Amino acid sequence: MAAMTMPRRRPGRPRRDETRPTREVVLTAATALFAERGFDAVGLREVAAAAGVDVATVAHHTGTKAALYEACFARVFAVEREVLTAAAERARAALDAGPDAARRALHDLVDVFVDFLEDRPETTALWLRRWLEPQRHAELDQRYAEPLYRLVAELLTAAAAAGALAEPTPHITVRSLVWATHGHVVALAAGAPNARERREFRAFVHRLLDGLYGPVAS
Amino acid sequence: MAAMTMPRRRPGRPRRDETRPTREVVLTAATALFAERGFDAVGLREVAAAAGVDVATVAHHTGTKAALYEACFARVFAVEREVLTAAAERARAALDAGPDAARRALHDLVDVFVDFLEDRPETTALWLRRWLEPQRHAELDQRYAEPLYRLVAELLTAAAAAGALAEPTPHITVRSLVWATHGHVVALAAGAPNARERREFRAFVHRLLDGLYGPVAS
DNA sequence: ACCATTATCCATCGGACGTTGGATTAATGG
DNA sequence: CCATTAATCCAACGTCCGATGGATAATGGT
Repeated sequence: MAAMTMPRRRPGRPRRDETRPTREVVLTAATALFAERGFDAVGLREVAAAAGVDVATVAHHTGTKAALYEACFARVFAVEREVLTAAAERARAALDAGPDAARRALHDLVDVFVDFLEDRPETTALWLRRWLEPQRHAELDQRYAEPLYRLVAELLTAAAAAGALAEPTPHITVRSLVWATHGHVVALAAGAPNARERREFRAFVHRLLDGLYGPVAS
Repeated sequence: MAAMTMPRRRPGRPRRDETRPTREVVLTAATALFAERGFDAVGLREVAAAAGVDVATVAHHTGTKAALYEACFARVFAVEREVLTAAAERARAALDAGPDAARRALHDLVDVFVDFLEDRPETTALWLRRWLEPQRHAELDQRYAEPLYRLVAELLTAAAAAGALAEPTPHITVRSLVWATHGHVVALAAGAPNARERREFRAFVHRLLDGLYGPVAS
C-alpha cells in the first residue's frame, strides 16, 4: 500500500482559510476504496495507509467511519449536483421552444448523465453499493440522491405538460435507464473493450429514448 | 435473532440417503443474510443464530465462509438454470417457425427472466453484490453466470441469423436490460408499491424490445 | 517570547471475527 | 450389544477492527 504522493500536512496550528489538504487526501483514498470494495470490506487502517497517515489522523479529520463514508458521498455529490442541475436547467429552458427542442434537450440531459458516470466509475460504484444496503446509511439517499431525482421528475412532468413526452408515467422507465447506465459503467470498469461498448451503449440509450418519447429530429 | 422453526437435526449417525436438513436450514439463512447485507457484513455467528445452530455446526457442514457463500450461489443457481434453460430451449425451437414466432419467443424468454427475479429478490441481491466485487469470488461468475450468458448469446446469434432480430449487436442491450431488471427488483424490494411498478416495468420491457427488435404481433 | 490551538502519531482497549480441537450425544452397521 | 461414525456444541485461539487517550510538534495570535 504505497502512500499517496501529496504535500503532507505537518503538525502545527493551521491557517484559518486553509482547505485542509490532509482531509482531502484522506477523502480521495477513502472514496476509491469504498467504491472498490464497499463499506464493510474497507478498514480505517487501510484508508490511513493509502493516504499516508495514521489511523488516528483519519479519525481526527472525519470522526467515525460512518462519518467518513458520508463525507465521501458529500464530496462526489457536489460535482454530481453541479453537472446535473446545469443540464436540467438547460433542458427546462428549452421546454418553451417547442416539443422537438424539448426532446432534444432531454437527450442532452441523458447524455450528460451517461458522460458523467462513464468519466467517474467511482461514483457509480459508490451509489450502487449504497443502493444495495436499503437499511444502513439510508439517510444518504434522502440527503443526496432524492433532490436530484425530484429535479428530474419535476422536469419530466413539465415536459409531459408541454407535450414533449409520449410516456405518461416516465418515472419507472427513467429509473430503469439509470440502473442500465450504472450496469454499463460497472461492466466498463470490469475491463470490457471500452470504445466499442461505449458507442453501442450510447446507441442503445438513444434508441430507447426514441422508442419512449418519439424520435428526435437530428 | 429468532431461531428458524425447522425440525432440528439431533446428534447421531445419519441415514445414508438423508438430505441433511440442517445444511438446508443453514443455507437458507445464509442466503437471506448474504443477499440482504453482503459477504463481509454477515458473520458466521449471525448465520448460525438465524439457523438455530452453533457456529461450529455451520463450519462442519459448509467448511469455510467462502465455501458457504459459494454453496448459496450453487443452490439458487440450480433453480435459475432450470427455469432459464427451459425457456431458452422453447425459444430456440420457435426459431424455425418464422421471424414473428421467434420474436414472440424472445419476449417470452424476457418475461420468464423478469418473473423469476421478481419472485426471488434474494437472487437479484446476491448477484448484484457479487458483480460489485470484480476481484473477489470471481470464479462464481465463470461457474454459474457465464454458462447462462453464453446460452442467451448463442440464442440471439441464431435469432439474428434467422432474421428475427433487427439489432446487429444485441450483446450490450441485453446486458443493459439485465441491469435494468435487477434495478427494478431492488426498487421493489425497497418497498415501492408493487402492483403498479410491476405493470409499468413490464410495459417498459415490452416497448424496449419492440424498439430494438421490431414490434411483435400480439 | 509565550500561550492557545491544531495536527499528527503511538499505544492500547474492548470486542467481533473466522477457524479449530475436542468432548458429548445418538443413530447406524455388524 | 458394541464399535463406528456423523452431528452438534462449547471453549478457545489468534487476528483484525473501530475507537480513544495522551504525548509531541508546529504554527498563529498576542
